[in-house]
Amino acid sequence: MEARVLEHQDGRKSVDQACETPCAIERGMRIIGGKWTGSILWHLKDEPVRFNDLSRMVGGASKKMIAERLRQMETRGLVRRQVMETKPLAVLYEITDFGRTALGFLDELRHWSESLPIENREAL
Amino acid sequence: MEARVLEHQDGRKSVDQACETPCAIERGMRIIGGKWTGSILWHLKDEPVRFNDLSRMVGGASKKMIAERLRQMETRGLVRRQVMETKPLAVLYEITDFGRTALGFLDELRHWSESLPIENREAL
DNA sequence: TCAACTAGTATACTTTTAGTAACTTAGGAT
DNA sequence: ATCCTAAGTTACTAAAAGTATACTAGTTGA
Repeated sequence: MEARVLEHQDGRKSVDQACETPCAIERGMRIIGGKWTGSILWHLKDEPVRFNDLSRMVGGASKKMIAERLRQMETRGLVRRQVMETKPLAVLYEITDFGRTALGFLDELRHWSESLPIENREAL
Repeated sequence: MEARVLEHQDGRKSVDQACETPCAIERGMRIIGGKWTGSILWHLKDEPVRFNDLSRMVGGASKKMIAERLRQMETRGLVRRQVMETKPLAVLYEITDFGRTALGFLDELRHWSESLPIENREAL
C-alpha cells in the first residue's frame, strides 16, 4: 500500500512497493463491489429471504442478475442456499458468518452515500 | 432499506419500501466501487501524485483506465487536477475534502480484505 | 378453468465497461 | 540521431452486464 516513487541516477523511474496487481482495496471491491452484491447481502442481514422476495426487494435488478449474483456469492461463502421441501417449495438465502463480516463497511458505505450532496446522488 | 414483503388477501405479493431503484448501498458502490476507483483514491491520501506515477502505483490498470477514472472522479468531486507549469509540465492529482470522506470505509474494506482466507483472495 | 404463485433457466440481443497496443506532442539526455 | 520522459488520446477488441421474453413444472385460491 505504501508505494513510493524512486528516481534512479539515470532519470528512469520505478515504483517501490507498487500494487503489483490488485491490492487489498481492489481485491475487496471485486468480492463485494460487484453490481447488486452489496444490496443483496444487506437485504439478507435480518433474516433469510426467498428468491422472488429478494428480487422484489432489490429494485432495478432482473431475476437473471439476482440469480447470477447469488451463485457467485454462494461460491464465495457470503450466502447459503437452503431448499425447504414445503408444498410450493421455497428456497431461502441466508447470510453466512463470513458474509456478516462485510456488513460493517457496507453500513459505513450506506451512511456515506446517504450524506452525499444531491449532485453526486444524481450522478449514478 | 427496510423492505418488507406484503401478502395481499388474494395471494398477490408486493414489497413495501423496496429499493425502487438503486438504494444507498448501490448508489455508493457506483460512485466508489468502479474498477480502480478505490485504489486510485487510496493512493492519493497522503500527497498529490502525478499521472504517470499513479499509473505505476496502481498495478494492473492501464493508463487509459487511470485517465478515465480520474476524469470521472474529478467530475464527481473526489479529486482535483492541477497543472504545474514547470519545464517538463507536471499534472498533479490531489484528493479533495469530499474524497477524503470516503477514506474511512475504504480503510475498513482494506482491513476486511486483508483478513480474508486464502480461497477468497484467490477468487479475484 | 383461469390466473398467480414458486424458483428459476433459456434464448436472443444490446449496451456498457475493460482491455490492449500504438500513437501524439513536446522536452531532455546520450 | 535516437531514446526516454510526461500526459494523455485513438482505435479496436473482448468480456461483462443489461434488457426482455418465454418456458419449465407443480401449487393454490376464486
